Amino acid sequence: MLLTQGPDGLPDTVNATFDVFSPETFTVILDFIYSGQLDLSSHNVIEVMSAASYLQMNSVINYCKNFIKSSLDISVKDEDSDRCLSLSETCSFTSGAGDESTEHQQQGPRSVSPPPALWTRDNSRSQSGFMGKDGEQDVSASALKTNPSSPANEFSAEVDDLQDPQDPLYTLPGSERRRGRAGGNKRRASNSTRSSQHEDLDIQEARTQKAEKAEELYATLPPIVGVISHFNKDSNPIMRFKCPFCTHTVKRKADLKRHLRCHTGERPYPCQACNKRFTRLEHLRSHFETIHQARKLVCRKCKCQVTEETGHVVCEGTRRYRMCTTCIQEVGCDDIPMDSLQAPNDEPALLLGVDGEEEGDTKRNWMVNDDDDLAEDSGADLIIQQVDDSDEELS
DNA sequence: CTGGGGAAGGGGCCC
DNA sequence: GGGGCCCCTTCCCCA
Repeated sequence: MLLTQGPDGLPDTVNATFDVFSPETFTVILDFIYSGQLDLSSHNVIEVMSAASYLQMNSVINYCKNFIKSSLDISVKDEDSDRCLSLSETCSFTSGAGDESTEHQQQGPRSVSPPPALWTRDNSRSQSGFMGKDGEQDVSASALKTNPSSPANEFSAEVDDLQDPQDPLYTLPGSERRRGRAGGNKRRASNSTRSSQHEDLDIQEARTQKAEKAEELYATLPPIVGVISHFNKDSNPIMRFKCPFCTHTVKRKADLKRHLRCHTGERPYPCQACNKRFTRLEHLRSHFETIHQARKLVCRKCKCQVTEETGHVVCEGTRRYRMCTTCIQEVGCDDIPMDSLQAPNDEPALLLGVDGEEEGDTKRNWMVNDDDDLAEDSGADLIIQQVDDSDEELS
């Protein structure tokens, strides 16, 4: 626009200048144009974004926004500044050694604990997700765009590959709930009709492969490093264990092991009733009791409190919940498909090893049970199957 | 469009 | 170190 119109609107007298930003800033942008790498730091991001705005480089603006957003997320998440690393060195936008040492010095107390081996740019895993949760994926995604050959991308691809969205054992952190809840139950219901022996075999094979990949991932993990969180009143250092994937630190190694599952996507605890998988046994138990055992003594319709005697158990596919007598009568049997009504003593779908459907199936298994039937129903027992990829023996 | 509720995920910590 | 409980947050569905 500058060259075709000129700032004064007279094409013959174009005099475009870039006085609004420094040569250093323009160097950053020019490097980005040629290399795809945007060397952002906490010191230049504002000016780079300003220059990008002037130059109408929306992609650069977006990268700057993400960088700033990342900085803000870090500030919120890691209020304990000694556990936080400097922004510029963690962000995968930067391409070279640049002012790393400067960053170290300027961040001062913020970079007390991170061991250098973990927080250098050469360590791909330490860069890949420093914000945790959604934020870290944002950065990884941004890094992918910005620097396709960066080590961070190598790991992002590795994790993405590990967390095959089609694989129930390994799911992308954060994606499970989207898949599971964005109509997940209903989708599962429709998909279940396609289940077959071949698919089961494929799933088994995929699980084996993914388990091997998880093992590889664990095997290539940087060493778990204890970092000094702070000092107690006796000036003794308080050690914490730092996640090699993000900035999270925990007091115990066992907690770190648990935390790592949110990075690896490992879900060793499958629900026998619906095949949904969980990272923790307690989550599986909670899910099973809530969804498949109707343990909540609350009427699903009117939310009133019921007892085990007054709360009739309604089965919908593998899902069970309770309804009070009044609501049962209000709903009436007419609203329940007659062809799927089952006598209380019939085996519910839960017991038949139905693959994942809950509600929404065209042939819903509706039934109303007395509470005693639930108690006697072997399907109400939580059966946890052992999985190959876990050392934990489940009972 | 919005707020409430349910379900799930994750962290801290006790046993 | 594992199991489990409690709590909080996030996301999705639904009225």
